Amino acid sequence: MQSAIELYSERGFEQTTAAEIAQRAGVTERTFFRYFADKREVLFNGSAELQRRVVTAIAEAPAEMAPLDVMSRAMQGAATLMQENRAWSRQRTAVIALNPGLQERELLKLARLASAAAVALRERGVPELAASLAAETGVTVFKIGFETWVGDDAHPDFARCIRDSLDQLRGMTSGV
Amino acid sequence: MQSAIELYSERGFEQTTAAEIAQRAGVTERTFFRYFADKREVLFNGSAELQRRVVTAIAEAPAEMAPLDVMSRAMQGAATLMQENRAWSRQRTAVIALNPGLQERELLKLARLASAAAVALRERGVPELAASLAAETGVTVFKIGFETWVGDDAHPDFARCIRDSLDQLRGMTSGV
DNA sequence: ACGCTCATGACAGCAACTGACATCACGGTC
DNA sequence: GACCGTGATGTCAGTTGCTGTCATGAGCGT
Repeated sequence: MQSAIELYSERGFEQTTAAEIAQRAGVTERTFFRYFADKREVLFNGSAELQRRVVTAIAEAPAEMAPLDVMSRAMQGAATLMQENRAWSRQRTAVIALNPGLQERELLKLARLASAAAVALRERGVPELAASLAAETGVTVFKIGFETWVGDDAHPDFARCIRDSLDQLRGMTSGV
Repeated sequence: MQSAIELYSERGFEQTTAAEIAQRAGVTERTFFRYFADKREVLFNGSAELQRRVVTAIAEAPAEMAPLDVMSRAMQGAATLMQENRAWSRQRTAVIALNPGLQERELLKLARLASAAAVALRERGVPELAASLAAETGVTVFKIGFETWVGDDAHPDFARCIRDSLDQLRGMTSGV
């Protein structure tokens, strides 16, 4: 992972071959592909862990809490996890921003996160459509909160960015 | 496009080679790649047109309309466009559902649609954050509306599915 | 008849993966 | 201490997606 992100940052994702990453890490190309399904996956290793935490956070939320509040809470939990590695987040974001293929992968991970969250909500008794909507909305708010957090030094608190984002959305939807 | 979706449906996306698609269409593999950037893109040819229509719909909406209503209107316009080809939508959806790579591409197209919509909203004077949120939310509502429309014969009106989805979301966010 | 342009074909080549087999270090067992 | 199973790694060959380059040829205007 270290070798990969270094090379991606130095010369770009497409200009980096799997063989080069492997070589820098001191292994074979074949070994590289035994650990990562493809070249892109190196940057998305943490997402499984993230998803696990979000799902358990949803499951453990107080029973009477409204779906969207549950989502907000879970997303803020995930945020505090990433809070420490802001530098890594920035480097990773910069690399991804330059390559459509990586953006695709990121979107897929977020979509999977949303659908896992929807399942977790349904298991709390939230009806189908409401669960999907709350999950998708929660992830949207997470995404936009992430952008402001990672892009602007003036917003150092990721969880707060998420809350602000949701508040803004509430303001927009309540009108009419 | 015809040859491609046939083969993808018959034997699956990964089991279909570019050469086979080209052969069935009566051309060379090389010319296939001159028309489509990659194997996946064959299924996403209409998205540029869709995006164009959404953007102009946003631009032409009445000036005093609230951002989220503008999005709802634009998305419903897109919906009536697709309304006629429900069979095609179903076949396409079935193929995509079976392949993560195709899902990635679909998500990318939707993300691009959202960001184009956000730009169009900003040009109406909607502030940055509100524009992004409204755009993302609009696309989310479109996506979920699409799922219920394409998946259930009981909901034949795509535009109505979108309205219902947004109404439901409004109900969720307004509470507290 | 000439030349221009544009679509296509032909061909070579790179790089992302994959499957099959060999090697080899390690830990436990007799 | 020899033996063996297991799991990680290396090696190699092969398929496929995709690209650059040049040749061919059809249509079209002059």
